[in-house]
Amino acid sequence: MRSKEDPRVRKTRRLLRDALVSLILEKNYTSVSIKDITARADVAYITFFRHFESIDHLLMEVLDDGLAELMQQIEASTAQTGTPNPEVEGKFIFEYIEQKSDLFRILFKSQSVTPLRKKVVTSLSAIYQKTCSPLYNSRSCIPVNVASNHIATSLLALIEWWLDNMMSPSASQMGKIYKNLIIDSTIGAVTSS
Amino acid sequence: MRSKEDPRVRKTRRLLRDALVSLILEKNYTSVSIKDITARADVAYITFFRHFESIDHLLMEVLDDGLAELMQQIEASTAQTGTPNPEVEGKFIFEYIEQKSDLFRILFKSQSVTPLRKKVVTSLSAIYQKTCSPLYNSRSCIPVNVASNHIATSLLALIEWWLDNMMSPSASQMGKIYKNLIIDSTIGAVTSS
DNA sequence: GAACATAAGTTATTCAGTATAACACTAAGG
DNA sequence: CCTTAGTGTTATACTGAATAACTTATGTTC
Repeated sequence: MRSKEDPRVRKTRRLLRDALVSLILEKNYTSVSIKDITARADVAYITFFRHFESIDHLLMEVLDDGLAELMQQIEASTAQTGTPNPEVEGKFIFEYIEQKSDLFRILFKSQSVTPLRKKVVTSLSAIYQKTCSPLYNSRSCIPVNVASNHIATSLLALIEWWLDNMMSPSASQMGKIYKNLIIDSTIGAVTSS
Repeated sequence: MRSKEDPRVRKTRRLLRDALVSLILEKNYTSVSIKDITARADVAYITFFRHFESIDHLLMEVLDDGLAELMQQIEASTAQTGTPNPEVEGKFIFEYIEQKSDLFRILFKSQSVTPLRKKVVTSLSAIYQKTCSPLYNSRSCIPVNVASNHIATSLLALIEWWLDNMMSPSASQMGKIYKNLIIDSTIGAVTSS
């Protein structure tokens, strides 16, 4: 029924996506050209333009699909009443990242060039806003959106650090760090001050 | 004595720097070309290459000079015994940013394309490592470099949020947020857990 | 399975930006 | 003043982005 049903289209898009992923993992995102991608995908140059506006758009599709699952998982675990167990939640997050580490390396390698990082921050921030809002104290000098933005950016920074550090502390250790350094300390700052 | 002493060189470099700054402020960093820069600077195209390898290198020079002062200021105030007054320190930081907001807008607009953000994070992280190390508790599950990285990235994220929010809470308010949300909560997490 | 529709391949062309070379011009400093 | 070094002018090569016209291949439908 859908336009995407054509198997030729699905095949071509998959080839282009896979080609971009493998290219980013082996060199700078900025130095990947459309010609590189189509050559790697074994597809005609012009075919790229029949499917995507730009490399950024192709990348966006790759990451949107890949991150959607993680977002859902974070949202599901934080949506429960008042952040039930941030440590376990954090463990799951880092285990998920461990599984799909390639995808996240790509995110940080290219986070760079696109408005993509801001997009991810906005999505994450919206999720954590639900965690922060009920705890909000009207005397607090910290606005809710500052707190949720802080959690979102800190989580991304922690993930990036972990990947750069070859995922050295275990996922469950990172879960503890996530709980203590990001969640609990932010909640503490919002409720107390 | 130095090679830079030639007034013609100093003038040309200054013209190129100013041109880049004004161009980034009025359009996307990525869409600024060398031709744009030399046209704005009223300088021959080839002259650019006689001074800089690339636009990134030119930008690096602009930001290095501009951020050096802030770094010194942060370092000076954190170097005192055990973070004497983070709130005042934070106020100074945000007042400084207010003064040179153009420079910081450029940093975040282009943070993007270059390995520049990582460089700034590394510098800041090294400064805050001195604050964190003495407080470090051997039972803590949070490594010192994770804590200092957390402070550095959180500060940058907070600055970026502030600029995006048109510098709406005052610099002194931001100083309080900096103290409560970033410094105190990180110290709390490192010493307690 | 023949006819049609649509995707993909081929080839050529235009355009913008990077990068360099050769040579003429002009300002700085001994 | 005269050498040195920086700058301007012009020309050129190269790469990647983007599009057009046309042909070939592959699904879908009757």
